[in-house]
Amino acid sequence: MKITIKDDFDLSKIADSGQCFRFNAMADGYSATALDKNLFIKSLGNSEYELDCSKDEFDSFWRGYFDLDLDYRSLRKRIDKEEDPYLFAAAEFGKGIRILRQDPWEMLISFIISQRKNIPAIKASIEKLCAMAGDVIKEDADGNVIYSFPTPEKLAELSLDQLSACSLGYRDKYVQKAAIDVASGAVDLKAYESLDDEALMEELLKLFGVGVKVANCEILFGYHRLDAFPKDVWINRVLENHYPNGFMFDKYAPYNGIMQQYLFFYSRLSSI
DNA sequence: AGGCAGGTTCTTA
DNA sequence: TAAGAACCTGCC
Repeated sequence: MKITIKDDFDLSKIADSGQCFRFNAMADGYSATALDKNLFIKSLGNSEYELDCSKDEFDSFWRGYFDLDLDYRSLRKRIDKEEDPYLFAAAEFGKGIRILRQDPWEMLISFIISQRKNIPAIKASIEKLCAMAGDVIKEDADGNVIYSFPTPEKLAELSLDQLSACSLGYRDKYVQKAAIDVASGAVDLKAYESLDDEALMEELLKLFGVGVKVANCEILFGYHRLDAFPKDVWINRVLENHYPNGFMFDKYAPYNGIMQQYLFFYSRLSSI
């Protein structure tokens, strides 16, 4: 089907934004995989996009996934060029990034794996996990098999050796514990949706292998709470170098997470 | 060859 | 409570 998107929307920036690990340039478009769904999407120019899904699937899933009901352009307008020149430049540079609505389970495992790894290494580990414990969804445009993200039950069945074979390193035991606890129901990620921000953070920090940074990524990308502001080495560098008097969290609330994405993307790719 | 990559846990004082 | 070390692995 074909859609028109008038708001900020840039597939290449989203793919490169570091929030998603199964969103890749493929043939003349992009392949996005979320849990057991895969979408091939390509730009036709003129704000038009071709998607290989039905209208029903788009309305029930992908529209939400791309967060198309939120007006990013108007949020960007909140940034004052004189008052906050660095963020203004970052937002211009990162215009088109959106915060995807991704699944809490998939994000939890993905960001546990992310610690002390670079993005290509994170992606490689996740793909190995999916091939080992996921189901075949389909073949992509390049003839590669696309696997679903493993369910908690499937992942919980893997041995430590099998997990280790996915290049998880010392994180293998974190992933295994999370899978076992979610599969058993000891940790109920769905129920966490009803918690307030503070209680949600508290619960996530109880998980083995989850510290403040990973918990914030889970809150922002897995629970789509757009005020969460994960601080990694890149963001800390930005705050140190460009915000000696502090970042204006009050001004941008409750959308600090979107601003974080602009800062992150800008600091990584512009090398300033 | 040694250091580091989107951190967290464990140990020690 | 707060630093410092240790941790898998792959890639400069």
